[in-house]
Amino acid sequence: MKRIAESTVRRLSLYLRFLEDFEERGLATISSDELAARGGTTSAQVRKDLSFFGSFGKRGLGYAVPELASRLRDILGLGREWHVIIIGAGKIGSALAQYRGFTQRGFHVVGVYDSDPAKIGKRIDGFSVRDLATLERDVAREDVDIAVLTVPAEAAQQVVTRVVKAGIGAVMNFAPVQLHVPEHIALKNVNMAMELEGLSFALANRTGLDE
Amino acid sequence: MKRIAESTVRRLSLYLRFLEDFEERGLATISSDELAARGGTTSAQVRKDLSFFGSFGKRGLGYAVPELASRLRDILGLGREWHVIIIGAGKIGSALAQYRGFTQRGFHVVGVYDSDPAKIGKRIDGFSVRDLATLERDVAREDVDIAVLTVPAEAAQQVVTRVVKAGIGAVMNFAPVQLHVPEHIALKNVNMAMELEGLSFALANRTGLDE
DNA sequence: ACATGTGAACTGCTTCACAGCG
DNA sequence: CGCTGTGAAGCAGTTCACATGT
Repeated sequence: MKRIAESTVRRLSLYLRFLEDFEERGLATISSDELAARGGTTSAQVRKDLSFFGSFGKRGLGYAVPELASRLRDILGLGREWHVIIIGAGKIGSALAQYRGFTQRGFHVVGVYDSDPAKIGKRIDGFSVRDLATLERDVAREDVDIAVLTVPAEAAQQVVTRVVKAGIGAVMNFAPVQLHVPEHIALKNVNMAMELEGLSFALANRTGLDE
Repeated sequence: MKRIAESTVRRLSLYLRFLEDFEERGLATISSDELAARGGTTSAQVRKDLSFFGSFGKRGLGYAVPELASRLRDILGLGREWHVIIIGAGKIGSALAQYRGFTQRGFHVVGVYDSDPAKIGKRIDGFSVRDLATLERDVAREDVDIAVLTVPAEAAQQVVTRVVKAGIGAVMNFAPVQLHVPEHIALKNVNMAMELEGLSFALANRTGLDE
């Protein structure tokens, strides 16, 4: 398959969200124009994004809402349930473990880990916090797809190395450090400080940077 | 001033983090090559990024660490303290209000808001949760720079409209919706679900998308 | 007539390669 | 000589514009 730009994938996520909204409201078809307006992009962009994966529309008409939604779910790999572990049972980790939007979209948290003895064994939203030392053993038999890292910056690289070695192929990193992982591992960074500094830059330079 | 790419600003944030690390360890100079290796980019990229703002290096030598760090702080607008309000005192909002990294980098939380009577008046890490109804009045006299939105998706657009009208120029949106704001407002979206779907896509298509 | 699907043109970010200077 | 600073080249993502299908 051709390489798909990250920006394209983000937009597909967005389109899917709109389509699900339309689906609920019982709308049958939607045009690239309407999707674009809602997502703050252009109709050409919408059509181009979809065209990488096939021809889902009807000329002169638009797209069948439920069908396109279904195709997007397939493309995004949302047809199945993904198993997620959260490493780091601090404030953010705990908030994420309880986050509804996770489960709603097929991301099932199967474990929460920490290395702090004071936290191990504690209950968080139904999960008993596990000892990070058991990571490798657990992963070997539990089939984990995604690891969410909410550990301190100092520990993050070491933890991600273990995670990768354990065979997990996707990582979402909340620690404010740049992680180095092998080419074939999918890595996403969520870096609060960096986002804030982006806003700070915009304010200091009076530049809009609307997304 | 010339328009600066968002990707450039992100990297500047990153460079600054490395420089502060080097600063602590007492290193005097650093080359674009070393910065690049650490940040997963190229030396040419580093030099190009910096060149938009001036010539900070010494040929044959590299960059003076404390000086470059200081210049970057200026560029990123980190020389001053920014006043932040958090709107939405749910799980994420509360976690953010208590987040150390905020204050550490000059982002000072001056208020937490909610519209739920059950939450108003409650204490979160030293803040008494305020009634969202008082937003406009408070902002008028408190000089708020940045609003962080951790409200439900349905409320987000309405809230951001009020925030903008109240005169706040920068918004960080955690709600999983696309917000529409005037051109001159700086807006950043942090969308967990979308990030996860990016990972899901990568897993489903066995594509790396390392950042 | 209307809206999709897509090569072609365009824009802008990244990489190259080298002149310039310590 | 080493490393910066930067025009020029290369490349990737976006936008244009129109042929195509209903």
